[in-house]
Amino acid sequence: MSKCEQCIVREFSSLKALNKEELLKIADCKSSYTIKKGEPIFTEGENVNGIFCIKDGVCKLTKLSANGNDQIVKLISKGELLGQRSMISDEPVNLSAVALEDMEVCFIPKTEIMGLFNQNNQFSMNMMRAICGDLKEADEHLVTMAQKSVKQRLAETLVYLQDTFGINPDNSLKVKLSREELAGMVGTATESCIRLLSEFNKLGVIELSGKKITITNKAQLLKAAN
Amino acid sequence: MSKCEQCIVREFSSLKALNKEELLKIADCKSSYTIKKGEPIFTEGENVNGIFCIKDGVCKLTKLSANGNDQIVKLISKGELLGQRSMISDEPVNLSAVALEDMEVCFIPKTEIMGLFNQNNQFSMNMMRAICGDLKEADEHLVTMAQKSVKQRLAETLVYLQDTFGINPDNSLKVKLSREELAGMVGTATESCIRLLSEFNKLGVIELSGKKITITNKAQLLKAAN
DNA sequence: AATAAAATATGATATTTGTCATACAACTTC
DNA sequence: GAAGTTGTATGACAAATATCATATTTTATT
Repeated sequence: MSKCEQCIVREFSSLKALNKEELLKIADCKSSYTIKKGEPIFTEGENVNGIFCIKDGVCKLTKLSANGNDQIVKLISKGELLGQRSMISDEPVNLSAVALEDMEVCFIPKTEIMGLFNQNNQFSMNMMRAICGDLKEADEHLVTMAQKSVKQRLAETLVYLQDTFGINPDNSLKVKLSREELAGMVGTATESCIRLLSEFNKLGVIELSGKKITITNKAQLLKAAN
Repeated sequence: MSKCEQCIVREFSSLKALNKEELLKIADCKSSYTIKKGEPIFTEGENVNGIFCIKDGVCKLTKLSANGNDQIVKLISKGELLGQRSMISDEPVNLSAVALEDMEVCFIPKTEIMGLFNQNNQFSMNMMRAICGDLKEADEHLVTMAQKSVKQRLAETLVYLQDTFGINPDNSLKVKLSREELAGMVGTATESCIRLLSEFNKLGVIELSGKKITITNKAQLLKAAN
């Protein structure tokens, strides 16, 4: 069992408020998992009863819509927590989490976290602030979905992916999403997504090479979307 | 200054965890306001530094989109709190709140609430749970915006308004929204909203009479939207 | 009550987006 | 390496939605 105390990623989440003693206690009751690309961490409707701490890798949070499409609500990566919402509300999870690449995650049971909420006020405030941040983000995302065109949303999504997850040595986007997944982020049909990528490609603002997407002119890409 | 202890609406929010003593302290530092229909409680970007408790009336939470449209993110009514998100994050508010009818609200300053977070764990847990509920709602709303047609969204919005805010003696929706506001909830152009209302009216599933909207056949309305 | 202003309604039309069909490319699997 | 499977690409078309113009109704103002 690895020591939480020496885990760097805890510094990036609400867990940073915990002291040595508390971390030792967590290390004692946590379990570690390896999740292969494409595998779920949890699925909509499941009872999770704890939170996951992402040690490495990226996953998508999706919700199945009535029309059968998987809408990607958010991407979560190294250092972030998963499952707080449902743990605190004491409800099944409302979203599915599926690995986009091989992942390392730790699971901390609910009882442990709840105990910490009681004894460490800084920790609960951190958690509250993080959830408030998620809520703000969700509201902004909502307005984007409601008010912007598919073309704008696609362009902004591409820029978001680059700014958030970075690029490979060849400048292509690091996170690899299928066209279907990209469409699921943007909230459009896969064919429409492909068509618009083609269009951006022809305009010379992005470059397509197999699954690889490279933004060659960020400013122009955003401009072209308007 | 009225007594929070005797205010019924506090029973409907996180404030219900507070004891007599704590309520007396709040009553002592709160301020009460009357907000006329159409007036703002606060505006996007403002520093609020506290929370509002809605004693009576309904308001809309809106966000101005880049295209100049006001998207209505949520409606808030009697018994609910307002401004927690920005208070906890220690940021300006990200949404505007505007009264849809005459309102009675109380303002409780941030220092007071923060003090209560420290001394009353049940209160902070209530608040956290409420915000988690908002987050879940926002995610679901987001998926609806991304995946459903305008017609579906309008039908669901009408049903939501009826189920949440009730009907007048003549069966018309109690909350009164202009066509523009309704379009702002649905996330569409005002003309499209009007056109679809017309269509529902011709189908006989709703009835229009001036600004009044009456759902005459809820099941059929939802069915017609698919 | 008369007038102006705002909100609602509807037609005509352009644009956006989705759907279905099909082609082609890339990747597995045997 | 052939056959099948999956993912990507594109055309043709239909449906949904936005936009602009204008009429009509409602509400506010004098």
